[in-house]
Amino acid sequence: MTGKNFYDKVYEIVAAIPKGTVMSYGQVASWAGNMRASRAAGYAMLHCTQRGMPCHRVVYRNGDLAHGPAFGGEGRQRALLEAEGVTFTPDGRVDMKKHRHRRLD
DNA sequence: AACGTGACTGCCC
DNA sequence: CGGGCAGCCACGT
Repeated sequence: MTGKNFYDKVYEIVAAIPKGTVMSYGQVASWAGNMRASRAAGYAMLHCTQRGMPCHRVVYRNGDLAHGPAFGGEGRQRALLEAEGVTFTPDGRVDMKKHRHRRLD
């Protein structure tokens, strides 16, 4: 059942993201099958909260976090990541250079 | 089956 | 360096 729909696959990938590590929507989409499905990946994250999934580990390609009150608070995601040991840049972005999840890179 | 919307990304100007 | 445009995927109506 792990590899059925792109949507479910994304959940498996997100759930497999190591603590203190982050992934970009495009990266997740790439693992799921198509990097161009970055939008669909983000769409899946939209429902991940109700699934109790660490969707906060998914950020933009540039390390920036989601726009607006997507997590119930603009600083919510950042706080969760910092609590996991993720470092942020003065710009308020995740240090992708150190925390970007790598596997098939 | 079709249209519109959305937590995206890359390329162009 | 910053802003704008187009493309791709999945879901709901």
